[in-house]
Amino acid sequence: MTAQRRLLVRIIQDSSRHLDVATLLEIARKQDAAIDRATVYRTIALLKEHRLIDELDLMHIEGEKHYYEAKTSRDHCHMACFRCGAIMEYVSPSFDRLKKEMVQQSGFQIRVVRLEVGGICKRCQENGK
Amino acid sequence: MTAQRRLLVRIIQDSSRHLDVATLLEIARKQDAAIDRATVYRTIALLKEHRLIDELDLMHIEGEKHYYEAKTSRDHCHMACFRCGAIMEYVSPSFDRLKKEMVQQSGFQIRVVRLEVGGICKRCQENGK
DNA sequence: ATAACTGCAAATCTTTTGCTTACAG
DNA sequence: CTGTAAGCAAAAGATTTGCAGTTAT
Repeated sequence: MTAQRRLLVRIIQDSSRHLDVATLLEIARKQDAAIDRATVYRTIALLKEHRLIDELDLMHIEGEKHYYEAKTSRDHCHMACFRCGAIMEYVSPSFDRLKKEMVQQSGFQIRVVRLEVGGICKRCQENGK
Repeated sequence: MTAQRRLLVRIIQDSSRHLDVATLLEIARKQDAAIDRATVYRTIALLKEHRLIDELDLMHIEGEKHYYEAKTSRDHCHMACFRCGAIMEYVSPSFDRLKKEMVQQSGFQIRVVRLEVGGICKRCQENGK
């Protein structure tokens, strides 16, 4: 793995936010001004293949771009607030159970799971009254 | 509602497949050759707002485009096979339960839910041996 | 040497927008 | 009349690709 790729991986892993390509590129350029958009895309493709990162759509809350996060030990759901744009994560044993059930009942071999929810977060509901 | 919009709605409702915009346009043009891509997009935006259709990504199995389906009474999950491209639907009480749990625990008001899975379908696993 | 990686620019694909004309309430 | 819808063409946004030069094995 090259230095540029290591840099990109590190940024994704260290970030608490979900990064889109433009943001990832911007951050990376602070440490390596020469890094190119194409390299970012190519690295992401690799990381996806190796299942080191997950790709998110986040209900396309802000254009059609994708967001990325380092794979965690536990799959989780993303809830995107259409009003304030906040992204919340949700982990639950029920989600794990559902996945297991899907595999058992359909024989499908799961490689990626994406559960995304769009709506209005609690705060916005209260503020919007 | 105009005739063109009714036509588009009818096509989406009657289709057993999940339609992308290009396909939807192609089908619509057989009945109204003048219909424009922009009209399709504008109609889809309306139908989404009114929650008459759901937008799917289907793990971007074939480019970045979206797919659409008429909303059914029951939310369901889509499983996309990376090998043969098949899309399978999966309905389960566990899914309903998970949604309810999410609402209760987070106070989030859900407007759209999308559970998509990518992997290898049973048939392809067997054929691929 | 050989194969993989990179930057750059151009191409592609999908979706959105501005503007003018046409239609519906 | 007045507002909404439609067609057209151009723009915008995100991602991919070809190619020539570079680096790593």
